[in-house]
Amino acid sequence: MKRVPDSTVRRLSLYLGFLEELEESGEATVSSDVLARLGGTTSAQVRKDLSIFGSFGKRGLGYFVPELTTRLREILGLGRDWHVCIVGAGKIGLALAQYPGFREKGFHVSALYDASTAKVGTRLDSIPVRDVGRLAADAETEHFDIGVIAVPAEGAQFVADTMVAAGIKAIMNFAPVQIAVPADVVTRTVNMGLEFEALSFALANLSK
Amino acid sequence: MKRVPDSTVRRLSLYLGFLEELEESGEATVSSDVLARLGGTTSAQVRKDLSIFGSFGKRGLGYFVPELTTRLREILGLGRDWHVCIVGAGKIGLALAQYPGFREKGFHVSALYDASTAKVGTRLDSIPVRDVGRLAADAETEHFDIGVIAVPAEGAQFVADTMVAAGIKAIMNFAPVQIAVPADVVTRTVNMGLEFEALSFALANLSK
DNA sequence: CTAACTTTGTGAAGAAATTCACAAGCCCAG
DNA sequence: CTGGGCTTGTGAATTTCTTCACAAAGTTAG
Repeated sequence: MKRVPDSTVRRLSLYLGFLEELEESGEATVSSDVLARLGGTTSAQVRKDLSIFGSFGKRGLGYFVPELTTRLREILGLGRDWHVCIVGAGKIGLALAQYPGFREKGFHVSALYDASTAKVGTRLDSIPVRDVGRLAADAETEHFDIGVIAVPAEGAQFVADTMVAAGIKAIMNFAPVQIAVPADVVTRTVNMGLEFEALSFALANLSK
Repeated sequence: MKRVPDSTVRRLSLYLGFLEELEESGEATVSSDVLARLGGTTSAQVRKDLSIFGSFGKRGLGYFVPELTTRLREILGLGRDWHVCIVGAGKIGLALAQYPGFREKGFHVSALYDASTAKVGTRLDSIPVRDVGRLAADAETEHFDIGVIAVPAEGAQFVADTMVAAGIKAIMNFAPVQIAVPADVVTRTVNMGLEFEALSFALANLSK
């Protein structure tokens, strides 16, 4: 398939969000122009984004909301449940595990891992907290699609290596460091520090 | 000044992180090639990124670590303290207010705001929790550089409007919705759902 | 001091993403 | 059934970002 720009994937997610709202409010169709306004982009951009995957609209009318919603879910791989394991039962790890919107989207947290003996053995909303050393062994019986790294910077690469060894192909990294993985493993790093520094930059250069 | 791509700002933040580590480990100089390797980019990219702001290197040698560190901090506006107010004393708001790395970078949380009467009046590590209705009035006496939106989707636009009315020019939005603001206000939205959906997309299209 | 080597800074080339602009298709009113 | 009005889908133009490639400048060894 044609290469899909990362920016397009982000926008498709956005569009999907709007479509779900539109569906809720009973709209039957929506035009690229309306989606563009909601998403802060242009109608041509919306159409180009969608055209990568096919032509879903009807000229003179727009897109059928339920149909496009379904198609976008398919495209984004949201039709199914993804099994997620989280390493690091600290603030971020626990918040993620408990966040209801997360499960609603099909991301099912099947286990939490931590290195602290105090936390291991406890449970959080029926999710067991296990020793991180068991991750590789557990992965043999339980399948994990996505691994979340929610440990401090120092431990991130080690956790990533463990996940890779356990056969996990997609990693979401919340530690503020780059992690190295083989080419067939996808990673995304969410680094809040970077976001704030971008704001700082914007503020420092407002008038220039 | 020449327009600075968003991607460049992100990379500068990354480089700064590496430089801080290099400084700690006592490296005197660093080449664009080393920075590129650490940041997963190319040496030409590193040099282009820096060249927007001037020429800081020495041919045949590279960049002096302490000097480049200082320059990047200046460029990113990290030489000073930014006053931050957070609206929403829920999980995200509290986590952010307590995160030590945040203050170390110069982001000083001066107040938390919430709508719940149960939370208003309490304190968190000496940070007062106040009623959100007071934000505009407080902004007259206290100066806020950055406003953080850490409320559910429904309340986000209202909070943004309040912040804009209070004269805040930079907003970090953690609510999973787009917010509309005047052109002279900078916003960044951190939407974890989008990140996970991007992983989902990658997984669903791995072999294609 | 010289020659071989390293590394920057930057125009020019190339690639990628966005925007333009319009033919083609579909709806709807009369 | 016809004509005016919308809206899509998409090549082409444009803009933006990245990579190439090399002269210029500095370093280091002998």
